[in-house]
Amino acid sequence: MAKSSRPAPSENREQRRVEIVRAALELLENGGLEALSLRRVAQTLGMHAPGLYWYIEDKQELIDLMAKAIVEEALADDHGPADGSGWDVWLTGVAVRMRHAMLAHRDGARVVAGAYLFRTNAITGTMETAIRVMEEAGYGRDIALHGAITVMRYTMGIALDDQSGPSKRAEMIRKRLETGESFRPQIDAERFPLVADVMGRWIPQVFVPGVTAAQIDDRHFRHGLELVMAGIRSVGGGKGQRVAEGEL
Amino acid sequence: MAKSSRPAPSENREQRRVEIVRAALELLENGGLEALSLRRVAQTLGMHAPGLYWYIEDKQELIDLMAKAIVEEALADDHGPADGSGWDVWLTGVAVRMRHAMLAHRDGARVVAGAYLFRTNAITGTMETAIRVMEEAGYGRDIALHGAITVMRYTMGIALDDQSGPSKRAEMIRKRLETGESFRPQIDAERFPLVADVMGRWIPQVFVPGVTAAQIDDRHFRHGLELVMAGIRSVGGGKGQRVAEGEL
DNA sequence: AATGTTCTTTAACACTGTTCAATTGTCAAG
DNA sequence: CTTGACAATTGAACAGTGTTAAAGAACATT
Repeated sequence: MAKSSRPAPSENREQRRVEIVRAALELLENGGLEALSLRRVAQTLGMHAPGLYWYIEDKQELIDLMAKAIVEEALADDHGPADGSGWDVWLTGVAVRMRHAMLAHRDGARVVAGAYLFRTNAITGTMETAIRVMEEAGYGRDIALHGAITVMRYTMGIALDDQSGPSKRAEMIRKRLETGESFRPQIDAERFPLVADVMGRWIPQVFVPGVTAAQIDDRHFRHGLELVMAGIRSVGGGKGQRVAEGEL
Repeated sequence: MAKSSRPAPSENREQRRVEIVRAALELLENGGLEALSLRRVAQTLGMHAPGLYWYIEDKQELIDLMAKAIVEEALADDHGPADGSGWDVWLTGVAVRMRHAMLAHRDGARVVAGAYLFRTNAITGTMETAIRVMEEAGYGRDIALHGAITVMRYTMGIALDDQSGPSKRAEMIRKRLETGESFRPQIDAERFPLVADVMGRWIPQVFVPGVTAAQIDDRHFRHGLELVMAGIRSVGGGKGQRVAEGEL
């Protein structure tokens, strides 16, 4: 197909890298993580797969860069809490934006989870801010970083789970529904009446077309997040009240 | 190699399935998730890859079954809190055992995260117990399930993260160290002095050979878990004090 | 005009999950 | 005994994967 027609050589390598990442993200949007192959990424850019290896060492590095791009959608232009607001509302906002950024991309959470965020310094800046802000609020340094990381991990765990339903699993479920394959209820109401009750009220909501999982689960997420924040508050710090450093 | 020598046909299909799962888990132990191919699983059992499809529909189903096996190591023979202890210490124990079960297998967390746990009813029983116990303690039904799921998701998020370091990433790091490739410090101490300080004290611990990640990170995990539990406590329930059902 | 550097391609390797038709082993019915 | 039916397995093949090695263009400098 696209045989000759060499694309105009980019100014520098770094710029081409972001083009590659953008192409990869676009591909992710259309076909999900399964469809993200180097050959396809290359084809989108009018080149062939091995050519990517001049810009990228691994497929893993591509994924790391994609994750960085996704995360930075949420974290760019963040320099700590706005005047007057505390570390907790700031950190909550960070988590919420991060979750939205992940859910905004198909399989976004899986991409971020599969990446090594510290390698690309995707979240290092935010962690730095978190420590600074929380130390000011009286938390110990280790506890501060640990708390912030805990929030991030929680956020990722939720997002992963959210997307494993609607995006990955729903396709299979829809297929089964179309082929008339009955799709036996996942929860056995006889053995697990309580779970079946709750899930019976949740699941139909989730599979209403047009309503994204993000909207449905936002309340759940914020609720759980509030749990984590409350926990952090209850354990360390409080204004002026420093926590012993060796505790962690 | 193993050409003829047909293995004695198993009594029933179900039994062979567990043999397949066991072979797959064994393979996981040796080579990690990357090494888990159907051809290799089949070879371990003295057969060829397509033969597996008589017992299994997908590779995904194999992974679901593996996840179930891993999770059940932690959840088998669990029938709620021992006499006298509260829901929180019980749920904490469940989370800790679950984390240990995942970390006990190489890439165990990735396997569990990639599986659909409710399909195999791997955790449904535990969730049922959680609701029952927490309702008795005065929590609303939805809040109970949501709290328990939150704990599980948190646990999985942490475990995923733990293993992405030691098991998956360490191999690459060790390779770089052997080839003398300097392995530049991941954290730029100039730009991120606070994070670098904390990580500088954490990372060396993590890469001490012979010390499993489980031992190192247990304190961190339990601490964060305590945060989540404290949050649940602070939000819902308390003895006799029922929470409005519609809130979730 | 020749050389070197920066990119890109072609060809190939060693895999992967999965499907399909053909084939075996086992056992009951005719 | 022979004939089917059925459970279980194989071989071959398909379409794809990440990745490497060598060859080849395009361009700038000497």
